[in-house]
Amino acid sequence: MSPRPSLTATRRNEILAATSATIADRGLCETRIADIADHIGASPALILYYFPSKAALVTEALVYQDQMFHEAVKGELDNATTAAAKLDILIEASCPKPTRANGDLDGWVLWPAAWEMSRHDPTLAAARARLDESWRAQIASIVEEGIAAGEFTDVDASDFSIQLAALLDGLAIEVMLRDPTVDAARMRKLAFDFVELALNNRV
Amino acid sequence: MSPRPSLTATRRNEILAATSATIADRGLCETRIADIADHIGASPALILYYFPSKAALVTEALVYQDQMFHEAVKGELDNATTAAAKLDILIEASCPKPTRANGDLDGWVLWPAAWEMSRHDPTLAAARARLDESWRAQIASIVEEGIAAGEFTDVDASDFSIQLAALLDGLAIEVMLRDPTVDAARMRKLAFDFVELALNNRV
DNA sequence: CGGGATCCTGAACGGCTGTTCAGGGTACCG
DNA sequence: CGGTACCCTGAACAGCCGTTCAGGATCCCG
Repeated sequence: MSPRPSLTATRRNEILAATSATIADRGLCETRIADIADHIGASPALILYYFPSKAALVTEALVYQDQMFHEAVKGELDNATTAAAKLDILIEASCPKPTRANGDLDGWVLWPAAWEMSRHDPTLAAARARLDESWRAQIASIVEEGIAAGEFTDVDASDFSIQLAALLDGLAIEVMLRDPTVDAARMRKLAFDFVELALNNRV
Repeated sequence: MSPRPSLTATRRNEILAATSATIADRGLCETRIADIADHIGASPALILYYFPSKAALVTEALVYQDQMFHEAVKGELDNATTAAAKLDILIEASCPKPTRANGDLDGWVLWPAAWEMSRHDPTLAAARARLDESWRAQIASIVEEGIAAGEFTDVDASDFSIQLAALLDGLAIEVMLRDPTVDAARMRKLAFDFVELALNNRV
């Protein structure tokens, strides 16, 4: 993927993080390659040196953000014993933390950009679909585990995973846009309410 | 809002429809004012004659699309007698119809654009928040009607309306992006499943 | 018919953009 | 120490964009 097979994965990640941050505070359409370069104090040519085009940059930034997200929850997830606990961790991680005021939104902010660009960039569309499918599969797998263990009602895990993923997306949009009606706390509550209703756990 | 108070609301609407259509098939960032003008066979200057800026154009296009949506369901809604029937109509209308292959997506396509731009355009942000709040209020009002009539379980109508609206948004994203796992039919099923689960109607 | 309001355009400007490319540091290795 | 591979940049190009504005059509009404 990278023009050079070298050890400068560090630099790549730096650029990808800068891409997220820049899109987060300037917006997708207003983000110029020069802005991203400024963010890490480099020349615009550097960005094009590592990535063939602007679209590829956004695609890889999304994948990178997703990796960061999953690495962040992996530790917690491994310590969880019940399926219910694991599901709680995923939902909790999906809600932007009020503690890290803006930094936490950077992860979410790329998604509307991806939704917008996916319609015309097949590579990005494929990456997005893959990420989403894998996210739902992770949810479904935990649910099946919980059903097998007798923790959850016997629902269709695939159906449930799509519903939960969609619900979280929809709620996160409102939180991200600072909708007066839906803040992070309410997002958390409503997501948990849905899980409890659907899986009848913790009853 | 319009620079001239004249009867050319027709022309305005034509421009707003062209804006939706152009963003739908070129993407938000790649949509130039000249593209919108081309779409109705006019000069770029015409667009700026009716709208002060590009951001205002997107804002009003979103509001226009929303009006079209509500006008389209209003007739059906008035004929419905039960709250359950009304809710079904709203959900059904939210699912893109396979019959009108692409035209029906134009309505949805503006939302990711709005989510993306809202973060930096206060006017658009306010319009979006108002539209969403009003959409949820419409749902909540029907639910309260259904509860009062004994059709539905006694849930918190506000909570439910946020959940359903978020679920529909999340599902619609997948359908719009032609996700292989979630098509319009599955969106419909999963939305109805949720309503049935939460409100325990039709049992 | 005449004049004013309304609707629309052509042309131009000033500025900014993605992308390219030739080349210069710099570190490592033989 | 010399060279080679890697990392990065400055400068420039070529083109396109939003916006403005003066003015031409067209319509309506007195």
